Amino acid sequence: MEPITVTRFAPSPTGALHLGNARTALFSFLLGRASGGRFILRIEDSDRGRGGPEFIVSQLADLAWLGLSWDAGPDRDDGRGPYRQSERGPIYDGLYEKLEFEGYAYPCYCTPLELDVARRAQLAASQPPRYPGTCRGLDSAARAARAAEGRQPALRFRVPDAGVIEFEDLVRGPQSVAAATLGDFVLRRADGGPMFFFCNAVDDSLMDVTQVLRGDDHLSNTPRQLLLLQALKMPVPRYGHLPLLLDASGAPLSKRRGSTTVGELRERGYLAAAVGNYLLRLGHTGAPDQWVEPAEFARNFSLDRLGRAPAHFDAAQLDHWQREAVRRLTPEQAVHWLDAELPADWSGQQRLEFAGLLQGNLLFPADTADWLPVLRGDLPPLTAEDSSVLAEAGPAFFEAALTAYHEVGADVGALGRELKQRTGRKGAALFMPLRIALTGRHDGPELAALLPAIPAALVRARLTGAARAH
RNA sequence: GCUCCCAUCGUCUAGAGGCCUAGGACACAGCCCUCUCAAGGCUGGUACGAGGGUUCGAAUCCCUCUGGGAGCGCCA
Repeated sequence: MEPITVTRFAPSPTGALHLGNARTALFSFLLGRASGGRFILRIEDSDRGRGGPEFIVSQLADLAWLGLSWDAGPDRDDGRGPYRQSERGPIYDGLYEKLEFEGYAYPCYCTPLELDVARRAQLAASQPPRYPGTCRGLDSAARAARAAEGRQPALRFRVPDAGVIEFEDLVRGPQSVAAATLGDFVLRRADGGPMFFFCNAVDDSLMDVTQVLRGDDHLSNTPRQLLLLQALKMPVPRYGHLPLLLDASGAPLSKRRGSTTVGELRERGYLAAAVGNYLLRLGHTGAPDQWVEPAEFARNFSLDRLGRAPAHFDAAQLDHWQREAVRRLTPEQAVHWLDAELPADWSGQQRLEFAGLLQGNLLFPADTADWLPVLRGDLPPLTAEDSSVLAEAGPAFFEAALTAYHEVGADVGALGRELKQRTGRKGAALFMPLRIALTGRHDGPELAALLPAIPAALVRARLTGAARAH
């Protein structure tokens, strides 16, 4: 039987979830849970000095908002937890011991200063900055001597001097790296905390993760994790490295640079399904050019349709999917989306009517502010162009419109016929000045739908005003 | 500095030696439809980073260069 696919997303709580990470999370989710496997969430908070719990909360909320749900995570243990690395110390302790006992790891007493000096010297000599191996061959007497100085050792992995590490990357294909280029890396810090290479690899294995999708920046680190897991004789997941996401200027999206975060998009009113449709196509093909429902994402996702080159974030494309998403909102959903922007005193029915009327003309909830005055207040000043349209129509036109409105009311069809008869105007020459006088702008929903939504007193006042001013 | 990864329209990309005078989507421009906007339909411009090979034939394979990115941390 084919073993079940288990994927994971392992954010570190050092900032808000940005688009690049969201994409990695989405793809992992699609490959796992959405395809009948499992998807788990692990918080990589092994560095106590950085980040904070507020970021765990916000990242979880962002993930949930995007529609990604997880089978296990910090809020949902399935027996393989805990799912926060800061709580997994005891698990790591046994592994350190085993590694050291079997000779795969050794204590390193070098100080940060010593390491820094060595690194600079190597760089100056055009050598790659690697751990020089100072503590590699220390005997027990030498170790005791250093310990007696009060030095707290870190634990380093002993990388083989020779050999080649080979693996098949899920998106890049066969990879191979010479062990000699690696250098012994730290497993456990002097303060006892685990290092990324160690806890990340070990946890994936312990949590039965079968496929790891992560950023390109981990590609060169993968051999280390492979070596480590092999030394531990633990199951090794398959790794796939996604190209990084760049911003419009070509710089990598990152937390530090404050690049587009999921939270920001949500606050601006982007719909999760829009972000999903965009992300699904960013560096990935196979989805049709048309809108795809989130429930169909997994069906349209495939590892071998992943691109290898870094992709740029393009707001115009996101907005395209946003427009598609807004169009597909039911009136109830649209009201919910718009809620905070609508007048508090409006009834549910009024909200529904407003949403139904303007949904096609809004890209963000904030755009509501452009339309509220049309339905219930003073119109902003006209543009010169719009104003000249009113002038061209002339006072008589608006007087006729006023009379016609008295007679037929808000029925635009009847109003149009009446006006045509009275003024001889038709088509755009008839409706355009009417629209501008009534709404203060030249675009928007059909007048037939718009006119009944404007209170009669306002309609009369605007037509009167147009007749006077022009 | 060393190692690794990447390279097709402005952007996302199709393309796995002849189907490519390079296709689609977004964006842009024009036209049609329409009271307008949006949607829809049609049309248009814009790309294989450079140079060498291999081959009857290369966007596709190889090499060099260029450009971009990553890694080399007691960060993740």
